[in-house]
Amino acid sequence: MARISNTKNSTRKEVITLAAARLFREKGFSATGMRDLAGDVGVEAASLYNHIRSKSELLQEICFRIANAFTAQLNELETDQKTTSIQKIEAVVRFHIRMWIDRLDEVLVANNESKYLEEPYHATFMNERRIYVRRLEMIIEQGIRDGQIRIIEPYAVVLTLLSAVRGIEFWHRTKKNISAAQLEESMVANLIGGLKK
Amino acid sequence: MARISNTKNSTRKEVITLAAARLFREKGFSATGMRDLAGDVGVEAASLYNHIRSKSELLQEICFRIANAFTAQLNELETDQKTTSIQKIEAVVRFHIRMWIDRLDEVLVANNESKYLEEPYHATFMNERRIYVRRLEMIIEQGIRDGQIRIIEPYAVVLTLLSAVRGIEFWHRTKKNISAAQLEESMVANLIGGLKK
DNA sequence: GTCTATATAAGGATAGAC
DNA sequence: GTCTATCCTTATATAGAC
Repeated sequence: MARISNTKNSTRKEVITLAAARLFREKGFSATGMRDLAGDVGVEAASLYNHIRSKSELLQEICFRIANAFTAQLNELETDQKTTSIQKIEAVVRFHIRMWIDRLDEVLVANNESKYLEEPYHATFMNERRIYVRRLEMIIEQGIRDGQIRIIEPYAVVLTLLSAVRGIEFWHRTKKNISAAQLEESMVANLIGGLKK
Repeated sequence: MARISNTKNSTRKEVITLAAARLFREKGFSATGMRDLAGDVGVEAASLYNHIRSKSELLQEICFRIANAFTAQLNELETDQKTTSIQKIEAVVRFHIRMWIDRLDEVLVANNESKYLEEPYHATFMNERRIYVRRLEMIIEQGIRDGQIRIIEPYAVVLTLLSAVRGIEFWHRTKKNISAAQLEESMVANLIGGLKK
């Protein structure tokens, strides 16, 4: 099970961006100061501006990098004509789980702090999210038509699946009790197979 | 299906607290100014301090009111010895769904902004959450022992169930397409019964 | 590319008149 | 209980020396 990691080189800007992701996650975008960030990176606040344009730019970088990762995986998945709807949904859920496990800081920022994006970035981000949800809905609809998925509201299913994996945020604090693999299998079992024996 | 509403009288402080919940939800705790809040309530910022002690106190009020609501429901549920584990879990999930539908502002603040609680309130809040999760785990464990629930990691199940309902946040923006009742039934069906036909 | 110093704005909260 | 005026701190970002 390959860990999903950042493919970018460790440029100065990249170091700053990942430090920002961590701080934005822990303290929130608004409560994170450029002095906090500079301290973590090891420079004075003013020096940051030789590498980035603004605090907002860092948020944009983080949010769209994550949005693109999810969209790219879905694109790749949909080129495969042989998988069934259930298999596609399961693949999407597993990808989300791994992203929440491997890239928690960035994923949480994209989820919780994207509201601080300036226009037009915020509108673009929300629109991309809407389209992504719609594409997943269509996979569910296809599965219902094929008789593979029970008759259920596709929109509600997508909301449920995408939100369910957010529980991983809390798992990160108590990793010892259960492994990443166990977590993934249990979540998939619950979401695809239900609880009843 | 009774709507879950606030039982408190509409005192001045209550009006301020609910306005704060809405602002904290929309803009985040840190980005919400006392001048914003005062504007929504219809007074000057300084006047707020005749009713509240601080901005932090408002956050405490919101977070613990919600925590208490969830704990109270679970207490009530556990006094009933006749219900099965599956029925108890379903009742908890339905209660969460209705809280997310009926009291979105407060529930979102308790989820996303509780990290801004000052000590010792933050520690207390997190501890109460931990205990609540543990109590739900025990219901799952009982269901597994009874052969009613499939063999699955109880902790992962609880994280999944509690997070899944957070999708309701997005439903609030597009209510028209699907009713609250439909949403509730689809979510319960997915979480308890799974997706496969 | 990093620093010190600073401009400019906004934050929470208080004092004291009415 | 509400107001105006203000204290004090902190915020993002820039200017200009090195």
